[in-house]
Amino acid sequence: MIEQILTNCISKACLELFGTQPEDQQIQIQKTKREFEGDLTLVVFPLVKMSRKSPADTAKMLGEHLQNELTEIVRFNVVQGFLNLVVADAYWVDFLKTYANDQQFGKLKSKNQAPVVIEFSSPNTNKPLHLGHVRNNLLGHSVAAIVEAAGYEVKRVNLVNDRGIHICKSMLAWQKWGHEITPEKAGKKGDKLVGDFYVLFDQKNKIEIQKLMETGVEAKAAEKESPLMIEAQQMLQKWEQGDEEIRSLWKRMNDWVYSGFDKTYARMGIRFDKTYYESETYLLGKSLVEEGLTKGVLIKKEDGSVWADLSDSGLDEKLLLRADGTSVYMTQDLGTAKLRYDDYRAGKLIYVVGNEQNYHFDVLKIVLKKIGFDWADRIKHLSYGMVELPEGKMKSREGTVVDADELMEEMFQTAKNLTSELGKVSDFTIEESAELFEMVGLGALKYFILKVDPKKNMMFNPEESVDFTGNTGPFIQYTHARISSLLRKANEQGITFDEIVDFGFELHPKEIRILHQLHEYPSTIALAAENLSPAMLSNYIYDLVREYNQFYQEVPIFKETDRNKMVFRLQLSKFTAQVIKSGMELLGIQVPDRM
RNA sequence: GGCUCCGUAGUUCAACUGGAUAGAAUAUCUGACUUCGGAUCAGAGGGUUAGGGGUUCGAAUCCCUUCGGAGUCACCA
Repeated sequence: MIEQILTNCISKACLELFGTQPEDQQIQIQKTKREFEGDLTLVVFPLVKMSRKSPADTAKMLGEHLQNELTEIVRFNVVQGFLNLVVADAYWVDFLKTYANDQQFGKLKSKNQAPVVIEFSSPNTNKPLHLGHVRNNLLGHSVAAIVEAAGYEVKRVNLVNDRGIHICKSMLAWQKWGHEITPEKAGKKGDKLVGDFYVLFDQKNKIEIQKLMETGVEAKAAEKESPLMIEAQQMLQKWEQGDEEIRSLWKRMNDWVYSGFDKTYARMGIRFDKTYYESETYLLGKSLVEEGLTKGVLIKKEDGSVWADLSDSGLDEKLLLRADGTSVYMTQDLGTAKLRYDDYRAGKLIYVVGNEQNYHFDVLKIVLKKIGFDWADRIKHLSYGMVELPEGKMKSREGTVVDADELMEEMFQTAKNLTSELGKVSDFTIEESAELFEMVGLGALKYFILKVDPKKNMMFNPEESVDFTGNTGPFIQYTHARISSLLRKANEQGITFDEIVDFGFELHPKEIRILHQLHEYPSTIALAAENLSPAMLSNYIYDLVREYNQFYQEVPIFKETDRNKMVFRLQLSKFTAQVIKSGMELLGIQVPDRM
């Protein structure tokens, strides 16, 4: 591409003109700012040391050299230390000719490397998925697609936390007050039903704690000693011992939850290549800890608990096995990491997990290395920020949790209401309409969440999320629908635009801007993959769409009397639509042909 | 309290990882061919990038410091 051509040429020019060859990093090429003439800009400051001339003179010399050497560069101007280069129309036209009909445009060549394993979602089986999981799921799904587009083999895996005290709480509450109810009898999704019992446990338990405290027991002690809590712990022990009754109830209730999750995942449009269950991996973790003990890299204390001493890494000691021999979260994660690595021999292990677990992942890597696994370096924690609501943090106990299913349904309804109001698709069948509302509603939700840099905390304002104007998913979908409409019309009128025609005319500035933006699609995918950031891709698509809409507004297509120009513009539009669709697909968002 | 992260228009987000006069959207105000689809486009106002100091040709970005916020430091996950 043009950037590479320029870099090579500038490098040679420096050698010829100034006698030194610069590092590639010193050659900084960026998009020219809107207010100046040009397409690409070279920042010359890093080169003035070797040129021993003023920035302006350096820029001028390089500009003249480039203009003489490269047919792609037709003009240049110098503003302060910036060399603005005007790229020849022929280059852009050639670019369009080469790629406009390439369905794979943007996708990078296969790297032929070890697969990238990406874990996301990782739910607990005691309650339904909420807004926090939504960000996780959307991020994981999109990052996987982006990394795949960048040429890697990707494996999507889920890790279900299906064992532990929290599940026992739901089970116990169901046993006591459930009256043998099932999701079918209750007419409820399984994950919701189980979640209800989790809440019920908490309510009943609170009452008991209150009573204990009234008899003079300290709050902390009361929380541990409440009869319900003790009963739940006993249940957990029975579970670990393999008690048949408990295991079968556990399996039954977990299955309810899974069928609920499946529905949520399906509507969200996400899938996994493999699902790991902690109940199946925690024993492996234990054996890894044993291994560490024999190697002498872990320590056993007098009470029998096992610890990792991380003081040489500047951290504290970390518990790996309880005194009673049962495992903790870290133990299980050691096991799953090993299992996963062995399953795929992964070149990279990505974990999509909230930033509240940053410390956990630091420790995980260090402990794995201590035990002797060099591949611990391949672990990459995609640490994303929390989703906050206008009224503050989501708290399950205060009922401010935004439920994933309800949220999706609300978005569907909003799309339905708005679309009906506009009345543009009143000829759609019921099925077609439903499909469209789903596309638009979920598109709005997904884009709203993915456009924010994953690392940052984000604000989820329900009122703003249902706004479909501006920098939103529906805005992008609308542009796609509009282009589709244009192309339909061309077809109806029998205008063919797949043929390469004679481009012997000057390009409109708006056309160049669109072509320039399209030109950057492959490098944007590479950048987004490197940074594990769907936000970078989102912003790219948004910019593309804005450029197109400006073009659309200013430049006539069917009214154009020059047939060649008209055909060119149709082809440009088609190419734009294709990149919009391709990019949105990497975000997990579909685009309609009409809306 | 220790450690980590964050602080950008009223609000929600950008700024290609140190480059030009910090950009969008939203909200507010104004305008657009009786429309190739107005879920669009154009324009206006809105900023001491939390405050202060430093590093250099150049800082929202790097360093120090103060203030403010979040997370974490469990024999929870």
